[in-house]
Formats: sequence, C-alpha cells, structure tokens
Amino acid sequence: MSSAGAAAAPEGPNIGLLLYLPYRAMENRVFAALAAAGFDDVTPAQAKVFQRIGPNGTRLTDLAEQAQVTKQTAGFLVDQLERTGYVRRTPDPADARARLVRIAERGAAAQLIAARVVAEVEGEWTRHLGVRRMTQVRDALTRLREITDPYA
Amino acid sequence: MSSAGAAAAPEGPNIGLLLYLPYRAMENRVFAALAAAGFDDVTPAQAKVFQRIGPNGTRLTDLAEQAQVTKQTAGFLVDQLERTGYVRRTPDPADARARLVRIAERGAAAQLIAARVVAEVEGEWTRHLGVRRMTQVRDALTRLREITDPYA
DNA sequence: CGTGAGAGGTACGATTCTCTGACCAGAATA
DNA sequence: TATTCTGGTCAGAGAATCGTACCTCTCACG
Repeated sequence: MSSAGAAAAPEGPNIGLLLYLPYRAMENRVFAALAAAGFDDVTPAQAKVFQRIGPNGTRLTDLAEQAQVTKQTAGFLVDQLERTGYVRRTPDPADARARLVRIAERGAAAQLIAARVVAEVEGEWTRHLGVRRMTQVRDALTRLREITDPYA
Repeated sequence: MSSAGAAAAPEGPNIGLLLYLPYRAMENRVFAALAAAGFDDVTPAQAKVFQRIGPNGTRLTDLAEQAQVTKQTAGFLVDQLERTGYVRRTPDPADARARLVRIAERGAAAQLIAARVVAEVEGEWTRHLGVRRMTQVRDALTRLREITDPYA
C-alpha cells in the first residue's frame, strides 16, 4: 500500500458507494418492517428528520441543521409527522420563541419496531462478517464520525 | 441489554447512521468540488443515476433498477444529463429497442474531479483512522456488499 | 430599562424529483 | 404468426425542497 498522503490507491469501488449500499439496504429493511407493522404513512424524508429528535425534544432549527435541509422543509415535514401522530410540538421553557419537537406515542411505537429491525439486520451482518470484523467496522465508523459529523 | 435476533449489542448509535454520516460527508465534498470546478449544474438526483453508468454504457432500465427509481424517473434524469452534456445515448447494437447511456466528455471530466476528491477525502480518513483500520473498513464493507447489494 | 441585532419559525411561490397509469415498438417464444 | 415480455416514452399528479420575505421573541449593550 502506498503512502496515505493523497495518493490513496483507488482500488475497488468508491468508498462512498461502499458506505451507501449497506446504508440503503438497512433503510429498505426498516421501511419494509414499518409498513408491515402498519406504519405505512412515514416517508423517507420524514424519517430523516424524525431520526434526529432527541429524547428531550429538539428544536426545529436544530433538526433542520442536522438533517441538512432548510427550516422551511423541516417545518413542512414536522407538520406532517404531527398530523399523523408521530410527534408533538411543545413550548420550549427556555425560549418563548421556540418549540420542542418531541416524539409522541405513535412515534415511539414506530421507533421500537425500527430498533428491532436494525438489531436484526445488524445480527445478519455480524453473522456474515464475523464478530471481529463487525466490531472493527463499528469502531472505525464511530471514530470517523469525529471528522465527518459536525454535530458529534 | 435484551437479546435481539442474534444478540447483537445495540450499543452506540444506529449502525445505519454511522454509515450514513461519512457517506454524506463524502458526497458533500464531492459536490462542493464539482461546483467549484464549474460543474455546478449536477444535482444529487442526477448523480445517483450517473454514478451507475458502466464503462461500456448502461441501459436505462438497469440504471433505474440500480438507483432504485422508476424507469420514468431515470429517464427524466438522463434527459437532463444529456441536455447538460454529461451523457450521451447511443443505440444498443444488441437490441433495437434499447439505448445505451454513455458518459460523454463533460461527464468524464466531472468524473475525474470527483475521483480526485474521493481519493483526497479517503486520504484524510486514512490519516485519522490509520492505514490498518481503514483497510479493515474497506474490506468489511466490500464483504458486506455481498449481502446488501443485489447487483454485486 | 429601551433598543437594535439576531435567532426561532411561518407563509408563499416556484422548482425539482418522483410516482402511477397508459401506452408503443421491438424481441422472444410458442 | 399470435402472444407475451421487455425497453422505453408520454402525461398528469403528488411529494420534497428551496429562496425570499416576514413576524415574534430574546439578548446584549448603552
């Protein structure tokens, strides 16, 4: 292997694609399971925002930033999630201008299903790669987050 | 921690998110570089299709399938890529109904820029993780492709 | 205090992306 | 050759996203 500087050997497919494919596979599985469980009205766009809601609620602006969409888009999606009962908006006690988006009952139920499927798929991957390799991937990706996730 | 399918420990954040974050970071970098180099008229949706064009051209139907969009959507995006000079449609000698979508000069130029940035970012990641870890990730992801990419 | 700059959100309109349904032409097969 | 399948397009509708503009509330500072 040559030096790491900028002369990384471009062997094999694009690392971006290699990351994307399993990500997409996971997403597909989760959506399929959600739909099968009756949560068939969530869209990928909504999920992108929903996923970022913290346990104590998150402000719209923060959701927008983390999901990399505009405030308007985030607002649009939260509106839908609210109408379909997945989230709730509550006043932010710390700032009268702001409101906290929180996960509602239905949202929590969906989240549970999703978590189960994620664990299941992760199990499949672990069986395919072996525990050792799987752990390595998780560790490496966690570290990579330090330089790829501005909100880590 | 309760068992789940194969008793995978769900510690840390969702593996899906861990895959997604670096993927998105890479994508952002590539688009920024392309825009800076004058290729500011490519959209993410177009790229999703463009990326799947093989060296000898690829049929619309295949592009659609791999990008997981309908034929109509793929056609719509290829139309745009064609208008902006990134691709070309040529008759498929093997089937008079079909046409092969091929990368045109401008597309190849953009691809070159993209490849450079990918290598650059990969270099940064390697510096952060170390060569050993980076290799492990690449290997593991390549293997994972076997069970997550139906077109591998 | 009062005031101005900035932050959290919403409203409106325009694009872009995507899908469904209907359809046509060439290929494959009985 | 009649039937069916495959590659692809057309038309219309719905979803997602953005840019611009605007309102309200907060906070730092004089």
